[in-house]
Amino acid sequence: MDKLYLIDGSSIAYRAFYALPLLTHSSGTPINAVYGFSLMLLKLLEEEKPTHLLVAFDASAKTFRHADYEEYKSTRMKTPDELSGQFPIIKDLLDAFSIPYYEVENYEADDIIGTLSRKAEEASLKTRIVTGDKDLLQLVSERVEALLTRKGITEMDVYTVDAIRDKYGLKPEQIVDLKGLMGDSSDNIPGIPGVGEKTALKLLQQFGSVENVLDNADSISGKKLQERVRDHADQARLSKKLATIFRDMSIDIALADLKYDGYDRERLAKFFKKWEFKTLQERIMGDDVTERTKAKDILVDTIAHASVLNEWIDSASAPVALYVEMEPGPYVNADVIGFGLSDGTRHAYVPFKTVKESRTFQSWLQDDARAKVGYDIKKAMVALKKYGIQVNGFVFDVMLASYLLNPTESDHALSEIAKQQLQYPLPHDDEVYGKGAKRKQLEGQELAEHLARKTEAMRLLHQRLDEQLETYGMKDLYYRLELPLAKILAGMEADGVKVDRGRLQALGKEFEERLQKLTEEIYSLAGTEFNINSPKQLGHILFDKLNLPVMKKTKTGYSTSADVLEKLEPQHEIVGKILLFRQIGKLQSTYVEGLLKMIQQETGKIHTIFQQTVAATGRLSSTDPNLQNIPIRLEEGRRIREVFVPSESGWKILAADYSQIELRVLAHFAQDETLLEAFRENMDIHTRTAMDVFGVDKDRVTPLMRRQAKAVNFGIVYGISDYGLSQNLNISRKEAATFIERYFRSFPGVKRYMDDIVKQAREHGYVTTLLHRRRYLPDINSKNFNRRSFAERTAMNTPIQGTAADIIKLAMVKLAERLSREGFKTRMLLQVHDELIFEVPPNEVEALKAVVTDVMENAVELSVPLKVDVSTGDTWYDAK
DNA sequence: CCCTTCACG
DNA sequence: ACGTACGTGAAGGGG
Repeated sequence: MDKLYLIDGSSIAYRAFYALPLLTHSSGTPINAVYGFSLMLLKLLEEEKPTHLLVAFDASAKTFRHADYEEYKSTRMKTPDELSGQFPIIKDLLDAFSIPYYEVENYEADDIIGTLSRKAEEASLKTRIVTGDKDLLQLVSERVEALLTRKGITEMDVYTVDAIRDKYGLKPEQIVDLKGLMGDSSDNIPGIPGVGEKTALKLLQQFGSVENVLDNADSISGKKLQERVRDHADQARLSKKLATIFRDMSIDIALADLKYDGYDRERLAKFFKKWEFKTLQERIMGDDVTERTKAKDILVDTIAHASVLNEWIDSASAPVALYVEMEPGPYVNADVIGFGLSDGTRHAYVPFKTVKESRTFQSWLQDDARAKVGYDIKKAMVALKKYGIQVNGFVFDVMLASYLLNPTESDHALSEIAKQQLQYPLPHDDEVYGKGAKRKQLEGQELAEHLARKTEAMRLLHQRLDEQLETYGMKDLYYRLELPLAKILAGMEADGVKVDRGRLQALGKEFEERLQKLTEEIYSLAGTEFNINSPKQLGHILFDKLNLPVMKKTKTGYSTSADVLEKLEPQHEIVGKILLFRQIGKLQSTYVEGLLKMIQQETGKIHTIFQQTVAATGRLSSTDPNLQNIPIRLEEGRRIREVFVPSESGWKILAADYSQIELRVLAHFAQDETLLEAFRENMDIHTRTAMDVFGVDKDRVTPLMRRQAKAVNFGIVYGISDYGLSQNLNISRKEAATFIERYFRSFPGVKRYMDDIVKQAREHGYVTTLLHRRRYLPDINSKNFNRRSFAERTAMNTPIQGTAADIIKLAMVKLAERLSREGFKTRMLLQVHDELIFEVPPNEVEALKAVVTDVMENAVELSVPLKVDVSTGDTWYDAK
């Protein structure tokens, strides 16, 4: 919508001059009116956003009005020198703003404004007049409004037809009649002596105009007043004429000439600098300014004003690349510094301050229909949640795409992806920021340019990586699994898990006492004090001092690992104590102390980070802290789980885990009759394996046989080797080989599958999962036995582990959708590879059990059923 | 910064 | 003969 602003330059200059103290430039030149004028213009541009603009000035002391009335304005004091000297500077200011100004010999600014506003009305253009002079209210109409300075220079009131009626009870065109009757001492317009505002308004209420008042002088109440009106009839007519703005000048200006396209920041800043308007200079050029700099071949604007940002985002072409810059480290509480934006043609850096000021931008962020391309969108979403900002509409995450295309790559730094995919010269963050202690946050121009190149690269990568996902048949996996999952994980990370700090501290105290006692006992048995945590010192004590037999060595010396110590346990009392010290020490340092450090002070919660681009098989991992390896196998450690509690009183913890998901996946892939049957009949799989491997009836399976069968099953999933199995079961390699041979004789389908998958890997160079996740195995044809063997085991393991990961991820996406659709208050808290942990209000427990079981068991359809076990409790420990 | 150890699936 | 179980992350020691 076009809006014309006509500024009464002379009036505003006077206003500014008298409203502000007489500020001077260091040379002594008075500059206050220029300063006030500048303030008014900046505010006007920011708040009103004129599309067309003109400043009108009075041209000279003499005007056509003097021909009618020589005394016009004659009582007015001469313009003070301090002000008149500022007019040329104000015109320089307007030049710096690129705002046109206009003055015409013999006419006043009012007449120019009157003429142009009439033209604008005829062209149906909305007009606002900016002035300090009430006379101009006569120009107000349906399409013309006036902004009248109220106090100071930047506060203005809007006068519409309605506002004028409310205030004076007059139509705008009656303002001249008012002046005709009451006069105007400042312009030396006489009016009718003895008639002031009150009387004039009363007369106009009754008669409507000067002419009518004069014609009906007889009907005026009050003898004296009648007389005055009659005596000064001509003077009243003249006064009205003088007050009437001339709206029909021949002016050689088309409205199109008044189109305003904004100012050149540098030019205006130069002007402000020259006149020492430091704050104004900073306001437009300092850190809160749109500053254009150049990063290599691209230009980047630093947007510091919400209004500029609003326009930018309103006119952006989708999708917009969005990079959220924040402080390093675990990001749940990281401060956001700013945003990099790119829509393909324009690049912008937006300090977070500006983001917070712009509601338009925030609703853009929230709008699912406004497409955004991100890099590590989970991180961005979690970091912004802290500020109550929700981001929707991410249609692509460069990091996630890179991970799917190359899951074995450990580093998905944007610079690396850009370099490999595009040969795009983007410096690595470590290069730009420095590493570790040397790291420093970039600021200003440097940061803006770095982000501009990032967002530029992101947009280019969006195109390219999307094509590759298509080529490899991974679009569904990407758009329907990983991308939606990122948002779900963001929610889980942001929600966090409540921890009972007191309980954890109590456990810590208990462990501390036990460690103290064990330490003393160990020192006493060793006959000396040493660092039990140092494998080197411990090895020295055990193998040199106590002369225990050396079972295994490491690159650096004696091995003191648990499996070695377990074998030595009967030989010396100290060994058992060391094993226990290790066990308790691990609980103390990693779990008690480690977790305490991660509890957020205010909320008592822990917010892990789920790594979605780390595990080569497609699994998630968990860091800061790792909540996927909380102890369970030994009772002492398991008690750590007591400290994980619901975040709302009365709620429960619910755990749902897949039963034997990897072996079920194996049964599906291998199509082995025996295995398929075992799962279809819902048998205890390890017992069943023992029956087949050892050739005995169910009743004859001993606990040892079941334990060994279980180890064989694990071995199968890992890509079995006799050596590995022998180590695990502490048996000879030959015995292990016999187990494996018997297993494959019992499950020939599994044998065939393992041979096939390795063969496939050799032929294609990669293996895939159920949902087409892909892992390359470059070493599969290596001449190096080690590397080749490793690749072969990976070929056997990855489709199984990866498919299990696909399944639970898909279940998470489907679950989140269903819980939200059905209005559950339940929150998904954690994923631990084959199980999901929730906190749930008591009244939802039963319904959740049903929904979770349904969704998890039916996430995909395999040749065997998927089975889920659900349990609940007041803590994670109790949900067993 | 690497190594060893150990927690989980 | 080779010399390893698959996938992770954190802590502590020591150079």
